[in-house]
Amino acid sequence: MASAKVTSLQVAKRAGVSQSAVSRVFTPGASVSEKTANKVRRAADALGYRPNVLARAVASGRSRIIGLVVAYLDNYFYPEALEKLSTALQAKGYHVLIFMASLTAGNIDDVVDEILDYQVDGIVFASVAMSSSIVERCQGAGVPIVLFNRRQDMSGVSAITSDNFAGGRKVADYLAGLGHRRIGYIAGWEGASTQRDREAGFRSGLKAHGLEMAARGVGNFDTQQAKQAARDMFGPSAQHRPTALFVANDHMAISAMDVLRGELGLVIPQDVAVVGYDDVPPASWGAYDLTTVRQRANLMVEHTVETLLAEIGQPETFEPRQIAIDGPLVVRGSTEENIHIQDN
Amino acid sequence: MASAKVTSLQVAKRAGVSQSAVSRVFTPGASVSEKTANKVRRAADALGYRPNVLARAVASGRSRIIGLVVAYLDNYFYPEALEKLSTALQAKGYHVLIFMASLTAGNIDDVVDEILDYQVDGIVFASVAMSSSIVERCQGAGVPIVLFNRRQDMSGVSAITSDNFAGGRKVADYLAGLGHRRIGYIAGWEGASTQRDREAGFRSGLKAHGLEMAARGVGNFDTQQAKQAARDMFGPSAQHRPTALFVANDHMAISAMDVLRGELGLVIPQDVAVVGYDDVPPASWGAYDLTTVRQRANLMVEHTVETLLAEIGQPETFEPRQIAIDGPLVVRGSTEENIHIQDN
DNA sequence: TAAGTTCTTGCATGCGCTTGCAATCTCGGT
DNA sequence: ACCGAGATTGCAAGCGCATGCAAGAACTTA
Repeated sequence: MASAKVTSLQVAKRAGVSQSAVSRVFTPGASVSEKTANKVRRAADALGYRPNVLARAVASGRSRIIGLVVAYLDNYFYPEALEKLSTALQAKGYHVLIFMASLTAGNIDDVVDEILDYQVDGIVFASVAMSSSIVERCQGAGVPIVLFNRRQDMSGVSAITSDNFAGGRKVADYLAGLGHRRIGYIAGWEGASTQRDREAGFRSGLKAHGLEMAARGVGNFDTQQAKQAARDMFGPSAQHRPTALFVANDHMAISAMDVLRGELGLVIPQDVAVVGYDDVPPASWGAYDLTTVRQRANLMVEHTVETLLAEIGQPETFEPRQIAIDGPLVVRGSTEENIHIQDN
Repeated sequence: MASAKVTSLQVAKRAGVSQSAVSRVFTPGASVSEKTANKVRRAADALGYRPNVLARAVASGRSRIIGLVVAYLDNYFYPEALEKLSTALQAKGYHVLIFMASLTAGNIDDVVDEILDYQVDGIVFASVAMSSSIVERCQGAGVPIVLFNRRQDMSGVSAITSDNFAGGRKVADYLAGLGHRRIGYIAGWEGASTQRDREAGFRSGLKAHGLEMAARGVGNFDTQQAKQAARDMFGPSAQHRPTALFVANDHMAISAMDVLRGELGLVIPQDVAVVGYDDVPPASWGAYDLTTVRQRANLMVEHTVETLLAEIGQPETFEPRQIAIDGPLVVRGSTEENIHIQDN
């Protein structure tokens, strides 16, 4: 059974080889004969030896740690993405060090410093507003970064998002096709590219049908604000209520539905059709059954990992990529009656 | 601006001191005069120096990394806990390395090996079934562990849970007090202490009121299985439907509600009252408004962090703790009409 | 079988930092 | 101005592993 700390040197002694031989046995692609490899492995097993990843990291300069910066986990798209991301990286021999960029814990710049202290091989920024100083810092340290679910008009930074513009457009097409003429929108936080792109796509789609946004509220990706926006737009004092509502993400859409049905007594979809964005799990729950644009977390994660590892592997020839992944409109009961998809 | 890699030696030269002096300046509690500290700090700032955490870790034997093993994130109690845990540890100068113990990624034992490779200072196991071999391995490596939201009848292992027995009992008391006499239960996975304790508490509570469980289904903490259990218990072929249903966690409860209302046309709470467990955010959403027992993630995390750091700090005098945190029954509309809590 | 390759292997050094130890300083008290 | 205790400092030896280099082993080829 493994005792406290077994080092490569002890294994070397037991196997009757040099410490470097042991090191090589545990380094994929290094030059060792089968014979010594076997001797070493036997000794290692007997002693319960496992290489010290940290020592390896400081010696080689590669830590096999990926930093992940997340602002919040209460949009359920992120836990899902995190899970997939971590699993995917694990499969590649990397591991994820988490950094919450909660506003209370100081600003992002400090967080980035902390990350870099860990000599991470790369950083994924999920739903985090970037500043050029951050990018510079990382580039200065030679650490590849990729933005997840956020786009930045900035040269040299890879970003993986869903195709939010196309998604917004699909919603407009769909609602217009359903015959709606007065369509409202509840926006997310303006600082987020997701919000801007979704709205731009949506507007462009409306225009293509000769329509304009009939009403606009701001939810800032916050459920309370979304509720208030819904009240303002559909409450008793509202004029010309829209017959359809597009909300910038599912969580806000769900809050809005609660207001529309619970507080205002409206019936969905007869009185008002509601569409969200993300396709988080609750969107498919029976009580909401929300039509929404799916973000394909799997694909997004795959591309994120691939992009990151590509840059880690070939820093000099790497070309930053901006990938926008198309996602389908998932039609459910919040926009049409008698839709029965066996979705879950 | 910081160039690529600045080492303590460069800072030392610039400041005209020894490398160890630099190290001491960045080591809290070390002996340095104000004067040299200032010189060093000035030089460090000028060069953009920051200590290499990994090198520090291998030299000192303490990594300030905490491993977190999670099986899944799709019970929304866990993202919440993860967020809080990470934030709390960050505040103490620790960081969280995530390991998904998804079944596909090999078994937990392998994951534990990977974690230990990173020389973590401690491990939190969230909702993971432990084996004694794992515990031994960690103890052999001198790495403190604490179980989060899972209890183990095992000496020497700290565990932080909510008081699931008391919680189950509260539910029984409450439903019985409401006048229900036929009460059903949908169980979670038997391997989980949470399930066992909740059910035991529930049964004990029923008994105290001269009642027995009227029906029992098994959901294994899986929403699909929970739905089926609900169908079996309340469907057309069911005899003597219960008038109240306790479900071992909120996610299953929500699925059950979807079946009861959506498929079977029952009205909640008039036809059947439903109670869950966890108080995840969706439980308070308008369309579910689920009565449930709250797990106080904040407190649980606080105790987890405190316990872990205590053991890291004083390994020899540390006494393992098993803490069960009481949580309130949160009464909402799924059990009583006209309940209006301004809960969100 | 000898020369020429390609593999293996050990040596030694270094990654960037911590820390025990002993030498040097600093200062208050007398 | 002198002494001793405590505070500072530099030195040097690691922490556990990776890796360039040169020497030795094994294998080709003619």
